[in-house]
Amino acid sequence: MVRRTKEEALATRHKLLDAAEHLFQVQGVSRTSLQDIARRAGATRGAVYWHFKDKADLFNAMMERVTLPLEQAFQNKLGQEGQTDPLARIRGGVEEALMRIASDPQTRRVFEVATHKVEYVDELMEVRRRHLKSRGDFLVQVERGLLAAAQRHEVELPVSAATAAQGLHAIIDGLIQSWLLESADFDLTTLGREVVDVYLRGLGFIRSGSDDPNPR
Amino acid sequence: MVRRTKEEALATRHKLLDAAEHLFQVQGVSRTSLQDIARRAGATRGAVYWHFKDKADLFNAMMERVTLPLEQAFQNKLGQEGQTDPLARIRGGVEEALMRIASDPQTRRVFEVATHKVEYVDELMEVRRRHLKSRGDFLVQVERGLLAAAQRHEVELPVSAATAAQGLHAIIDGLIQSWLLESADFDLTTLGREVVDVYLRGLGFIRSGSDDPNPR
DNA sequence: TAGTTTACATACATTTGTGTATGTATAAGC
DNA sequence: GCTTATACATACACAAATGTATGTAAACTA
Repeated sequence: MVRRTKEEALATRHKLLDAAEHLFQVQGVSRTSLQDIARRAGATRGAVYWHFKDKADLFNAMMERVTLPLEQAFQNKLGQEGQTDPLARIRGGVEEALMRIASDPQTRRVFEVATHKVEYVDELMEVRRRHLKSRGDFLVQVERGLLAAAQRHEVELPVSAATAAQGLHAIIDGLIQSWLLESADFDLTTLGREVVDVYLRGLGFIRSGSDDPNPR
Repeated sequence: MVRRTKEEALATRHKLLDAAEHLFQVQGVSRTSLQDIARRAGATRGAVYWHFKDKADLFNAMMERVTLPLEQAFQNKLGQEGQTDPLARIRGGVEEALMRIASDPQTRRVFEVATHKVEYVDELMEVRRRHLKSRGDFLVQVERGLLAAAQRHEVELPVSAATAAQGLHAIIDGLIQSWLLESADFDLTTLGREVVDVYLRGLGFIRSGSDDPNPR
């Protein structure tokens, strides 16, 4: 056996994760064996069991590789208090997240796996926790942002900021879900912008179609 | 073996589907064996293979038993052209669907299975087709309703009716998804009504919080 | 440079699920 | 009342996946 250097080991680790991504997407998680993954990565199950404890561990590693940077980017976009208009920050954050999913094939693959190609059960429950956490983070950030935006634009929200934030999350989650189901049906970024603006208008922010604060 | 009468046979069929519902919900579809299902139903795999071709066939039967009546009820609610206000019909239809999912445990179970406990893949792709079809039906009905409502209430939609309908679907889908993930987080019916009204307000329908056309 | 650990590959044992074939008592049809 | 098809239960054969145990050459370390 050719013992690999540390770099090479890390490379095979990524190859394994890449292979898992693809196979999970087309076959689903449960129908993909560690044998399949190893074969596609040009390795054996020995390599898999060396790098990961079991399939759930590998799955979680695959998820983290994509979601960690994504969530961090989103948080950075939303978290910067002060300077920019909070409403613009919300719109920008949403737009960037949607664009990322729509344009980056790896992000899309992983989201598709997490949404339609895995069962939220037992050891894989981690994906549920992740989902709930990202939802929770989104809610607190957006709620705060909406309150600030309401004050700044002098509008009175028709519902509580918490409710408004939950609605916004539902919209984004629903759009992504539908788009992952059949991405040919619509353009995620475009539709997302339109629908979010309608919703923000319903919250009282955008008065007419003409005074779009972020025109194209 | 005690040969059963036709009624008894139909009863065991339903017992099998009931057992599948429960087991799919807690273990996921792929981790539930036909053995498990038969055992919980007080039968053997022989009974399963008599009533169903394989697991996918059983799964689809389980889905149809709940979704067919539900979709029909929703269609009836939305489909009745004429008499009632189209806007009220949309709001009513949405509310009834959400209430049904939130209050009927069987409906909730099946939705949870379809949303988080099955992989959209291979033979089970039928669930994807079903999802897409129900989405499509919803879109045409709601688009038509929104156009009629816009005319009736003399409002000019800020986006196309098709876009507006897609947004509404995303909201409902997203709400259901989040609620199934953690139903303790919010009341589905209440939040649904609030968020949908915000969205309809954004479409131009509801001017202020006071002139709610369907007050409680 | 000798020893140790790494990064796998290979081999093995065990479990588990599936599909099908076969058996059978009895309800249903005539 | 005889026959036949029904509604299962039982038994069998096969495949496939998992976890672990063991082997090993080369990279790393002292």
